[in-house]
Amino acid sequence: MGATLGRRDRLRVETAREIKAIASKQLAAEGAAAISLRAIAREMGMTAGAIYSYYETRDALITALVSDVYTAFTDGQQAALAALPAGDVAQRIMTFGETYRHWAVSRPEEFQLVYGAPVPGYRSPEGGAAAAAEHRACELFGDLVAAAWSLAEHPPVLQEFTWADFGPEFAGAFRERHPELPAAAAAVALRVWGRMHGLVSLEVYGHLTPQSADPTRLYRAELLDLIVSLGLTPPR
Amino acid sequence: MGATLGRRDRLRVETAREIKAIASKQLAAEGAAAISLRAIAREMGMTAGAIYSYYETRDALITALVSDVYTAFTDGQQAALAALPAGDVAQRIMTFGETYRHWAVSRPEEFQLVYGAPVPGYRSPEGGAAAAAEHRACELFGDLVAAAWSLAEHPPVLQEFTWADFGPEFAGAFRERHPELPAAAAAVALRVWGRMHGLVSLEVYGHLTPQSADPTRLYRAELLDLIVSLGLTPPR
DNA sequence: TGTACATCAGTGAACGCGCGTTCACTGATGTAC
DNA sequence: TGTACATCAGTGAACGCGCGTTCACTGATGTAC
Repeated sequence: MGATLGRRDRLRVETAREIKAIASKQLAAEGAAAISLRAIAREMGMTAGAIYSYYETRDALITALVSDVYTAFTDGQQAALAALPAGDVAQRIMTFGETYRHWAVSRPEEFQLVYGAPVPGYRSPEGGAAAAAEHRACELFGDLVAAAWSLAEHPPVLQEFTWADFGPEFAGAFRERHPELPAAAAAVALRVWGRMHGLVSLEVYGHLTPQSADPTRLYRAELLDLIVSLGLTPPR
Repeated sequence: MGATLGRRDRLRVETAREIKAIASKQLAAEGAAAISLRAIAREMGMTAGAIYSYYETRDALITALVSDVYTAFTDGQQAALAALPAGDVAQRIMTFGETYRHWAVSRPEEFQLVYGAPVPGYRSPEGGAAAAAEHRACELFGDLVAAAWSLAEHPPVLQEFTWADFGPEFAGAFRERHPELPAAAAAVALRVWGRMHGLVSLEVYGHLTPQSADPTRLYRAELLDLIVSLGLTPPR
């Protein structure tokens, strides 16, 4: 590792990156369904077949793209949160939500690639870089909700949860990271994710625009209500 | 109207219906992207060109399908609500949510057709039957939230709303139907829609299954919390 | 009831398009002596 | 520094696929007298 790459190897890496960059441009311009090896090759002035020395298959390229999108998203979230005091959990949740929406609205095709219908004919592989990148995003979010849970008073329980209500992998990861929290906290984490996702998903797919003239304000109201229902004091 | 149709006309109507039914079957089996005029014709033992005496274009067929999906969804909701006492608003909201999820989970392709990415290359027309069907679903839901608003005590306002925050068409329809309600109630309606949509959307697109072993229970918890935050007493 | 005509559902072939993937090959770039 | 060889990125052509849409036509079904 860290071995200096020869000229050839550097070009190889560079070309692979360029292929992915053009795919990403196509994604942004026309949506995931429009990503095509032939179109990429055309734009690069190459033959379609040449792509196959860089990516084994079209699906492999898309998987790489998904992984990148997750990573960029999580990096953005981390940067946004880093600017805030660690103790102000309400503000951090607010910011997380607003960053989530901003990302989705400004890059709807990326959002759809990751959270929407997969590309026609595309099956996402188990494990691998994409799964790892998703896991990292999930952890960041879990930490946030866990912090909220630890701070807040909890309302009377309306629905019981045990660890058996969750997938073993998720439950394991969550418990290892937050050993002091009960299963109900995991349920809250997933629910909060759902709440942040709902309006954003409607908006991205065009179901909010005719109704709401100011989705930012609407979403802010939802986040404030969410924070209150977590037992926290809303910021400002 | 009501004129008896000749044999030919009845066959025409029947064939048009069959085309749509096969399209619907393809939708359910392979997703919206797989709906193809040629495949439909093949299955009917017809030539691809023959479809064009029934639907002007592939998009017209899909529009008809969207309209049908909305109508079936709303009919199902109305039937489910009709079985409940009109006064038990909390229970009605609960049922609406559970019917929403059940529909989405049991017919994910229909859900995606309507609430997800449109078919590649498909542009939904303004107005028309599909828009009317969507409007009807929206009204049913609006009535429910309006009833909840009228019954409940409201928490301190964290975010102000005026009618200018909404699209003129939506605001107009909502105010005409519920003249006594403020703009904040319209905001709540959209937010509640978002809340019902969030977890369901995650689940349909496969982002909940690895984490939650029991999405029904999780969703129920979300609905109970939603009802509480509307200021209503949860059922049971 | 029978004939002449009009309607029109469905045919079959074509147009032009784009796609992913494979494979024998060329020719420039690198390496070893 | 110069020659002989190996590597390997990229070519070009093909395979086989499916799609939406158009159009001149056939032949059965209906209608009018």
